[in-house]
Amino acid sequence: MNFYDEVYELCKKIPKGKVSTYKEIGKAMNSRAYRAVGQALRNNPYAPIVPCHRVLNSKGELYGFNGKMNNKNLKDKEKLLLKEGVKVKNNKVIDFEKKLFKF
DNA sequence: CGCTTGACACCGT
DNA sequence: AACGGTGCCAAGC
Repeated sequence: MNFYDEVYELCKKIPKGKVSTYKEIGKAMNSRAYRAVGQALRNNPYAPIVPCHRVLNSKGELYGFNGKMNNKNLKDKEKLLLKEGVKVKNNKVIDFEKKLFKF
């Protein structure tokens, strides 16, 4: 189990309708490598399996999903979030702290 | 082996 | 409140 896989496993554990943060994931694996977590998700070889769109920055914002990267799928991911019950407004999650999933 | 690069976070202006 | 510098850790080159 390398670092990346660890990240993916944790992401998969995030229940539907909940979100998490890079920091939490880092803490969950006894590390402060929240940056490396970002790299793992950015690669994301398990595209549909790993719900990388449920991982946000500490402010509860979609960082690099909808504005910076121009993947069309990412647009759908926001829709997917809404469908799961996570309200997204201007790339920010409403009631983020309430929906935050801790490991 | 060492320098650079990030889907970040924290703290000081 | 917004912005910028610094620290963090793993990967790539």
